[in-house]
Amino acid sequence: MPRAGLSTERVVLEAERLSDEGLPVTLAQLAQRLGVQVPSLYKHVGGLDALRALVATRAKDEFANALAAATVGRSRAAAVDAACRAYREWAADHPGRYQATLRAPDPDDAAEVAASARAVEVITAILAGYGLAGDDAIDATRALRATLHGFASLEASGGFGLPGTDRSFDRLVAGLERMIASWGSDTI
Amino acid sequence: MPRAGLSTERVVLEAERLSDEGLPVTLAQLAQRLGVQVPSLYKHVGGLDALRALVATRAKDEFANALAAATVGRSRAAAVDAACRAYREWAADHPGRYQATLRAPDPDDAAEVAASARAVEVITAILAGYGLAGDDAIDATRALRATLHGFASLEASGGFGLPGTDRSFDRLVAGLERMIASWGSDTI
DNA sequence: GCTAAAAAGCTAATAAAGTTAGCTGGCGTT
DNA sequence: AACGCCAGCTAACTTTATTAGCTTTTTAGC
Repeated sequence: MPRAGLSTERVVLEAERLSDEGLPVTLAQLAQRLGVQVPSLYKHVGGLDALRALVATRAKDEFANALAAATVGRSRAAAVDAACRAYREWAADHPGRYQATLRAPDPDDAAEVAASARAVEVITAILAGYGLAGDDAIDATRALRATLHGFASLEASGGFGLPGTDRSFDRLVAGLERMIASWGSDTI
Repeated sequence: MPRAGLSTERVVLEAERLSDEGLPVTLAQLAQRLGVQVPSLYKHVGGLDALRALVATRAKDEFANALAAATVGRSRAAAVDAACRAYREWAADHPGRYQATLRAPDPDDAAEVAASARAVEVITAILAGYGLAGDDAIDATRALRATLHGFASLEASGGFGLPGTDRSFDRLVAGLERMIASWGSDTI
């Protein structure tokens, strides 16, 4: 009989697809989708936990890339604005992977730790133009992260019943940008 | 042989304890802790899903109570401040139940739907003093929920590596309060 | 106080998921 | 063409949820 031609890549990809479709990521589902028996997956992936770690690492990387790409060539308000929009959009478009993004990295997994760090660094970099230092920089990063994560997360879980979320988001981002600007050393 | 003397209450209580300890809530764990065989739990709880629904409903109720209690007799900035502190504290003290709070209610479960609605209403009520109406009220509620959830959630998952989260929280809340006040009809 | 119904807890059995062990046969390399 | 590796398989085991049906305690009613 012919061979399925799997690879770690292919397995992880299908897991990502599954999670973004909102379906539970089980080895059984995965094997069925890949036209293979369950134990065969262990030839490409260490197990369910290892698979989750791979998905998380890749998600963190892609997410950081998306944020970085959205902000190249912009600074201050324009950068914050673009990053916020990119954040919300990526989270909405890839709900499963966004969820994976939130997972605290396994300290023994260097790749995942690095990917986690990078995502935070991108946000820190966006705030560089405000001349924030020390505690101010930390507080601003946390404010930005908390706000974006909170909004994206509530939106994803259907927590906002009514429509008009775009408008609410725009106002929140604008307000946040002003708040952070007021913390900067070079306040106008 | 003597009887264990369980009740729905007792089972749910142990499930809450388990989840707040960060352990996975399984019927097996639960039965072991209660000194009973697994199938016996079905005499008190419909199953794992039903148990989760019970935990969620009670968590939403208790959470709403905590927020309401923290804000009685206060208004505007004092109310927002107290509510934010209560929110963060409750989420930190009851991580498992806070997680349960986020679950979208089963539309067929009237009690859970009611509990969900109440939690949001408490937040809406806190903003009443600002004279917000229509879209402004909706936007402010969303801003408050998103910010608080985002902060509590990132804090719970250890997302903030460094210390000093209290200070970051205080500043964020203060900034948010000013933001919302600026949306009100009776801006100073 | 006795009896009968109700309810609590049990054992046994089934289904789904993850995991491990060990086999086999396809495919690339020499 | 032969060899060896490795992808994928079957078989078997573990854990968890769930259902069925039995037993025994408790409780309600007389």
